[in-house]
Amino acid sequence: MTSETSPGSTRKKRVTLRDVAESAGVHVSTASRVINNPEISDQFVSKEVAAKIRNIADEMGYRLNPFGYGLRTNRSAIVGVVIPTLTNPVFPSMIRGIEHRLRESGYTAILADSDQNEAEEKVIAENMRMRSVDGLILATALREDPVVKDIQTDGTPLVLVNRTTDDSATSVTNDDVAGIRLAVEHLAELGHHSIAYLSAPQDTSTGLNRHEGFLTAIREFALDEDPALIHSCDSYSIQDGRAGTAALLDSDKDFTAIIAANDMMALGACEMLGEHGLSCPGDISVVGYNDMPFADKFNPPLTTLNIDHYDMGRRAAETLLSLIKHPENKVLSQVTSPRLVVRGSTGKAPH
Amino acid sequence: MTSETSPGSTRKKRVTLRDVAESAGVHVSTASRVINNPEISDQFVSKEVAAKIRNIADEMGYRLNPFGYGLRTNRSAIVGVVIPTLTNPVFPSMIRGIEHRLRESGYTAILADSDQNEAEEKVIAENMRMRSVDGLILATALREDPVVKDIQTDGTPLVLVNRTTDDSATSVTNDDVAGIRLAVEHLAELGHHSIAYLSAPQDTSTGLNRHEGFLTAIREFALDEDPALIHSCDSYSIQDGRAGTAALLDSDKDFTAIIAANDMMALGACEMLGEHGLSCPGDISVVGYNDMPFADKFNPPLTTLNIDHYDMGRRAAETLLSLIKHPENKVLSQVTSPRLVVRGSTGKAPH
DNA sequence: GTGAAAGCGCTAACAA
DNA sequence: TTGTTAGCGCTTTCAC
Repeated sequence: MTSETSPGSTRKKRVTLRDVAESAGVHVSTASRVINNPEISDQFVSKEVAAKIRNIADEMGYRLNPFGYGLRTNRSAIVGVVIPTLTNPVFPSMIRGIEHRLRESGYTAILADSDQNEAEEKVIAENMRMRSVDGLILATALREDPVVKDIQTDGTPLVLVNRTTDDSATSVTNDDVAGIRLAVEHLAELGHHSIAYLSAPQDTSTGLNRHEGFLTAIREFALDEDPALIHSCDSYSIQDGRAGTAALLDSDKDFTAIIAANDMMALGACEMLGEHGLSCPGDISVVGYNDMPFADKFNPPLTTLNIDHYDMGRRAAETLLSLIKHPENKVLSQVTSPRLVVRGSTGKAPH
Repeated sequence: MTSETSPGSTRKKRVTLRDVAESAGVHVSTASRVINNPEISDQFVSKEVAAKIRNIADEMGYRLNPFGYGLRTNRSAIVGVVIPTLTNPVFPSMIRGIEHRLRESGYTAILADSDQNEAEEKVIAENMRMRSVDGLILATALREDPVVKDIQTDGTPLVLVNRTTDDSATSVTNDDVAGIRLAVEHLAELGHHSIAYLSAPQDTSTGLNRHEGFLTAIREFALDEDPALIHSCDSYSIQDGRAGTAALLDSDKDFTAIIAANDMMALGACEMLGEHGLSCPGDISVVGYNDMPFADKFNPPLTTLNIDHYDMGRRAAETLLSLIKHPENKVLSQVTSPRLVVRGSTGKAPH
């Protein structure tokens, strides 16, 4: 916080409430009531005085000093937002939603990209609490997350988005089980019997739920239940999607479709199929998850499960705002429904 | 700023410097010297007392209160970042660079997405200055930009990134003229003589410079200089790239290549070519600008000019930080060099 | 309806 | 080397 600061800049001196009050010939406290407390002012300050103060404040270009206000009220109107990586374009969408909703209520977001680094997340969260944020939105939650626990015990309003923890927490998530079920159903209808699954890390709720959703759906549609058709990837990356697909291809298992735990992995899968001389969807169909921006521009355009990340961000912000207002209302979790988007990467099973 | 706030949450009371000082049996000012002023402390406070204070602060979990600090010093260690839209994935890259560099120096970024809306930019900039940011990074500059002017006269340290103004301003930009020259050179070497250009709004420096760069390069390589081969688009969007390409195709002009002012427009161009039954690069080659994430995954993979946006962000942050430290050093602008990345969307001219 | 006064947590000029 | 003091801008309780 002290930062690498040094000389105070040459900025113009700001107009303070005292300046305004003096110009208006009233006391600071009166000016305060009028300027930053409309409800109070309408009730207790005379129309004329209020109008005069407001005019003078405008003329002088008065702006509330957040330090004085914060010191007194302990409120910053700032919300901390932590995301795993800006590199996956679903997060920018989410952030837009968060940021736009917050701005509507006079809040702003401080943003940090943890680069998927758990240690860094700890530092970031600590940092944000030090800055007296009014609340936190985390898109980085693990199922067992010490950072989340910390924040919860400390009492800072918190909303998890996209992923959640095993223990209770206010969150906005997607129905991962339903999503994967849609994917399996779609492939089953296309005649696929052996579907491989690129599984994501099980320490995240999305990783776990999509995995379990896959197992359940395979059973429901009476498809090949072979553990060898499931490959566990180390991360939600293109690289790991490539590696996982290569491993699957190198095994002696036959399959005609791959479901990946997210679009990045699906993208890696498509690449690897091409490099093995296989066509998608001719030889093997691929389904992703997220419907990330540009998924429709890839080659082939990706069949995937759409999540409205902008909306998810908006809801998370909305929820946090209400939590800030009413800290007593504890859990207000919401689950959004995914939508199957069929594009070029899936087709009839061969034969 | 007052926001839609209400009841103060039930958060634990924070440990203050006074608490620490009392526990350590010293005066607050001594504690202040030790905790938030290492240079001073080593010089003026005894090793033992300093150590004791530090220990107690740790034990008690002391964290600097930014409001008290800010009120006193008028520093927030917060930097405002305004970008036109998170929807174009070059900006997330840039933000990562900015955010990472800032964090290294104990600063954090408050982020706002203006949604390409000029009025909103004004509001955002105003808002950020109200929050006493230590500096601003704008990726939204117009050649004539009242918001920039405002900030400059007010004296807040400011760095423009990607685009700059006609008047002087500290900025980190790309050499657009050189980039377009590389594109033209590349196409000329492939035997193209008639190259169309999808031009971007001339009220941005990038729009203007790329346009002029195109005119200059066409002349340098002695290619068809026909104003009808240039189409002015209304924005840097896929949609406008599509529309511009359609217009070009509907005219009676012949051309074998298109250069677009950015990748989004190039993407639109490729789409529209496909919809007209033309192959890219078979019939018409396409070059974009930015080398945005996933440009290599498109169909066809896009030939484009690479800008290292992460690095650009880092530099902008670095520059701003030095400007905050030394407000007297005025202009420190930097220009980075683009790099041609040849992929599948360009090929030999037909015939 | 309006003013007076206290104090939020911190730093810095000065005193000792 | 450490303590004293004042005050940054604001809200809020209490008094008038």
